[in-house]
Amino acid sequence: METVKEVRTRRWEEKKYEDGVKWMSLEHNGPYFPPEYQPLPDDVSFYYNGKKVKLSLAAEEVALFFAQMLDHEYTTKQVFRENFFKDWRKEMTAEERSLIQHLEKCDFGELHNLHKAKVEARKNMSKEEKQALKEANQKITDEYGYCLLDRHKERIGNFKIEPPGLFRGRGEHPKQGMLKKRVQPEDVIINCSKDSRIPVPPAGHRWKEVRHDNTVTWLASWTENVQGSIKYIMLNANSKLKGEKDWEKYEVARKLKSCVDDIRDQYLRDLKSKEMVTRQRAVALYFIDKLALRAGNEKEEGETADTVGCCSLRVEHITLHDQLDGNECVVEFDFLGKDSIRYYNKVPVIKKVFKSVKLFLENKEHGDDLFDRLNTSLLNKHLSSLMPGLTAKVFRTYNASITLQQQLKALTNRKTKLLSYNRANRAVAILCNHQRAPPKTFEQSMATLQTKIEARKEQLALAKTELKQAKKEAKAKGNSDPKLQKYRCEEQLLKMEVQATDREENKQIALGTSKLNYLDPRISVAWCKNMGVPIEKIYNKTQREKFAWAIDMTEADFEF
DNA sequence: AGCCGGACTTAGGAAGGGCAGA
DNA sequence: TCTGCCCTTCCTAAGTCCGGCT
Repeated sequence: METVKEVRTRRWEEKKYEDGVKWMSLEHNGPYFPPEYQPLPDDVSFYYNGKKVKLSLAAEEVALFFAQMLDHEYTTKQVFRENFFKDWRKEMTAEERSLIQHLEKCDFGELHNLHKAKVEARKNMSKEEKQALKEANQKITDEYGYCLLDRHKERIGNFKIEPPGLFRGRGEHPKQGMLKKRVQPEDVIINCSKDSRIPVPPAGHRWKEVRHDNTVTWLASWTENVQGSIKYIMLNANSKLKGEKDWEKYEVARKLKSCVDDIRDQYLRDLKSKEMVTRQRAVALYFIDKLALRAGNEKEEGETADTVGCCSLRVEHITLHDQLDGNECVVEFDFLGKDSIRYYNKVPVIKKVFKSVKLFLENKEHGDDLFDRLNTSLLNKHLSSLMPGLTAKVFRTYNASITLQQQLKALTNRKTKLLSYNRANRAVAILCNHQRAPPKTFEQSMATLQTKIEARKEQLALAKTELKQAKKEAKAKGNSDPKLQKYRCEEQLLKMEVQATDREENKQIALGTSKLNYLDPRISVAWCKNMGVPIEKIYNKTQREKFAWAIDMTEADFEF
């Protein structure tokens, strides 16, 4: 007799296809294209050098992109302005180009105001208008938001073609401000099964190509003009395909758990190697494992912001301290990582690592690679020889998940379970350096909460006095129950205090990323079961859908 | 061996929406 | 009923890693 658990698990486990085949049938309606550009009304003009200029449609559209962003800081950045102006001029007619030579002489004021008015109008829409808009959007979702994969209806993640606009990179991106062009059906490749209803291109257009490749999961793709990279239309995270992949990822990380001790022994031994490559590999692995650094692929200079990961660290990103704050052998890291988020950390390391790094830095200067013999492909080749499926990023997943599990065991306080959970989650977010900009209204909303807490404290004091009073007059005839009132008051006070602590500790930490991408959901599901916490308390609707596989199959005894 | 295109995951910020308190 | 706040959803950029090619 098989258990419910086994049946549920098998449902997710059944792997129909081998050797890279992802589906047998795929049918969809193609991507949704953004609406065509609507020309400016006659009473809104662009001015050049103080004179009204009626722009061609193409130039006008791009001008509006810039005007819309005028409130944003990056329209003041030199690189952004230059890139924009250069690309804008390409969209102009010859006459426009010869007239409009300097961005400083351009007056986008009326276009900017028009945009602001539109935003305002949208905000002030009546209930009926909002409802109508919502219904129209729903219709679009109904038509384009779903596909049929192996006869199951699945949600598509991003079914809309990205609208044109000005490219906004993160950090000091050399291409910021460049024009991201409007995507035409003629740019789009459709992927679906041969025997399916082929999506119909918008009237008067045709697709670039229709192909039937069942070894990939995307439904449509196009090449974006700024970076020349391919963009894809893919399934939603709650789809079976994505869920299975996610599960697989955590299974690989669990496998690492079973052999991580050996791997650690090995790279500690490798620290003594006379081979420079081996020694650099060992140090890199030490950092990746201990600090959850990303692999750090090399990037093309001048094409993207200057950011690094482990293998691409340079001399200027680390400082060695023989002694620092009472610790020996401290490595100070200071670099911009993914999304130009700063990684700053002072880490005491073992002597061998410290001495090795010192050696690697010898005769190098600012701009040189710390690991000059190493790259991610070499590193990953080594890792995959230690364990099938092992790559650098598995360490991040493994260390994140194991940390959550350990922290949950260590921290869980029966009285403030959710705070404990968030603290465990936070420990992981800190490990992975998942930061966010402090919310703009942080200080103020913190103060508001504090005021409420004070008020509640007073109320509690009052309730306590009343309770004493009531006890004295043994036969209380009041219609309210003072005991209950005091109890409620205490509850609410505790809740608010916990909230305040949680919020303060969360000021610059983003919990979502690790929750969504690094923490094996089965750890959380099991914890909820053990603690009697409803799963809704830690996963919202979207998250529950994404982690349906884990919620379905996990029992209280799950161990990562 | 190194390079590059391709496919997929991971990431933070902006926009949207719903709800509690004024 | 309005307003401000917080959470969710949307958006798309920026990573990782693989495999095929030269």
